[in-house]
Amino acid sequence: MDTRQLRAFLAVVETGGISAAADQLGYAQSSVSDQLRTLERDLGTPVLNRTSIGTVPTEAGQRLLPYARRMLDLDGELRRTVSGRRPLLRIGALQSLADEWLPEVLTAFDHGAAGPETADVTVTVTSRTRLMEELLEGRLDAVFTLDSGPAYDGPTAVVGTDHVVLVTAPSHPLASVHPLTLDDVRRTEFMVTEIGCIYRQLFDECGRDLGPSLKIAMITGSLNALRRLTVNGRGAALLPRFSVQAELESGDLVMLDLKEGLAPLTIEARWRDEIGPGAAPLRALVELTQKFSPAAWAMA
Amino acid sequence: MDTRQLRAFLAVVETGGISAAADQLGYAQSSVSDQLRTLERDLGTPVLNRTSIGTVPTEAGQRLLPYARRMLDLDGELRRTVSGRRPLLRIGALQSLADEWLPEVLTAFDHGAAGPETADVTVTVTSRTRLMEELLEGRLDAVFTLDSGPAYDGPTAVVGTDHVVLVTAPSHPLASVHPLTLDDVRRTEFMVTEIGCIYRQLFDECGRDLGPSLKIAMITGSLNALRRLTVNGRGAALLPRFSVQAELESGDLVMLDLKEGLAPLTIEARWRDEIGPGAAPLRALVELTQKFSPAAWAMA
DNA sequence: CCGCCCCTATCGGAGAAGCCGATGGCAGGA
DNA sequence: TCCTGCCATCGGCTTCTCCGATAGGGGCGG
Repeated sequence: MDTRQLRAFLAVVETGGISAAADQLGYAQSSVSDQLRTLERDLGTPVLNRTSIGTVPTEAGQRLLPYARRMLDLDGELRRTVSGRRPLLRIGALQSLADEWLPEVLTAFDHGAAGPETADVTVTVTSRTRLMEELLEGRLDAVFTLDSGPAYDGPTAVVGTDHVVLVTAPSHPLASVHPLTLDDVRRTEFMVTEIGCIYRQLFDECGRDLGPSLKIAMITGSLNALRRLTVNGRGAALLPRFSVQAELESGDLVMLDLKEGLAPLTIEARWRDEIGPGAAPLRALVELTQKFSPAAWAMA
Repeated sequence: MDTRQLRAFLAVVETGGISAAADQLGYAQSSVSDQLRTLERDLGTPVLNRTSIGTVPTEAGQRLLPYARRMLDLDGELRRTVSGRRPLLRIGALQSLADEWLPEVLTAFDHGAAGPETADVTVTVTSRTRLMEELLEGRLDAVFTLDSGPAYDGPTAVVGTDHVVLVTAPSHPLASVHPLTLDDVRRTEFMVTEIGCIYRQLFDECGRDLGPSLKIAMITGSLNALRRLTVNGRGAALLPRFSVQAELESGDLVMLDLKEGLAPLTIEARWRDEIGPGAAPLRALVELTQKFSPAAWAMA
């Protein structure tokens, strides 16, 4: 068993063909073909179904897939550890958390706030669905998301709590209405992100609480666009408080004093519980994050 | 990176020398020397300090050690999974649990009592200290011990509860004393296992509860010896009830009706929380064990 | 229906690596 | 001092690895 063979197998599965994999890896096509033959001889079973238009993993190949990834992961971690470098933590987070909350945590972590444990950290920003996938497949060590998503039967911790706020630019008509009623809100035009986005889900859930069918004026692609449009007075938005903390402090946005129940939020950490040199710093990081709960942070 | 190299490295560390490792692996000494040179070239750093009387891992080698074991573990699990065999669960338990309790659980597990999840199971019997070591080093997937031992920050579940009982042969003088008082017990000569054994710890704890300094008449090497000696009327013993269940039922031993508090016991499961094909059957097995709590079992 | 194209397997050869037995250096103990 | 046990190195043989070239096979358009 050789990491080259596993790398070749992975490349073939990812590119969908032996020739493409050979290109990607810098081998001749025949070499990759040889490597796969060796691998299959070693395992005693074919792992790829070859066709004239490409290759598809067999059932055995699908079973091999996660192990191949794990082995290569382990190989990388091994080299890092043996050479004496700090362990690597692969963190994933939603855009908003990566923008507004993680930087402070990671800076503190880097300055030793989590104790003697240190690590190099990479941050991957993507959707919650993909975050969970990457965590399950072992390409991330920990992810930070909002609320509870689909089942994950690994370690989970609530990092902090926050809540949804209703914000507009100070110049927006709604900003000068006191006191604000639910009817005012229902007449307001909202801006939202696309369906599938976690912030859109938040909006929809709030909409159910605030009454039927809030008016949607505009659909934007990203949270950043949504925030900028709101600052420019183009409408109202329902967002997690921590994601507009900076704008609230600078006065670019105002928080409307709607007393009715706006959904509470939790920031959750999920991580792999693995034994290894990264385990201690990972736990230290998760514990540290809990000191950076947006609630605590907003008070400071 | 090649599993042969890792195997060679492990063998060298375990045997303490390259020549011995070559013997063990069936290679020539020069071949193992070559393999290590290749490994060190690949890793970019020496992993062994060679001396004229043997070999000792360098600091880098010590860091490599757990990874080498993990990689080889993973290699084995990979082959098992790819070839479509059932996953392998490596269970560890104390002698008494392996004798009196695990067999029933594993038989039920094998008969599908834990649902559709099945697995091949190996059972390793050793001391609690070693069980915990092997669990931490990834050579066991789950261990069953009595009470809580040293810290283990992985998943833990209480599998069942039991209690310590005072037993003698029916012919023993104490068996005919009714009612039994603490003074009677303190005058009795006990048989115990060696210091360090979990059953000796139980005895010592009970001794603290029952009063100062119970009389120790004989120290035996194993739980089985202790039990046989007790059956033969050589003295009294304090033991977990489940470990003498069979003798109590057959009448070879009698349980003395001491009303005072004899320490309650818990059987605990600790396991590795890893993602993989063995995870589901492992959880199923742990859940199944909880249905085989000795308390429930004794009632049946 | 035929040729074309893209895919993969196979072949032969050159180079590298693996393995072995033999040899030599080194250190500790009799 | 010699002897013994350890490891590294060397030369050889074998095996593996990789490559370029070639061959086979199935879709697809003409």
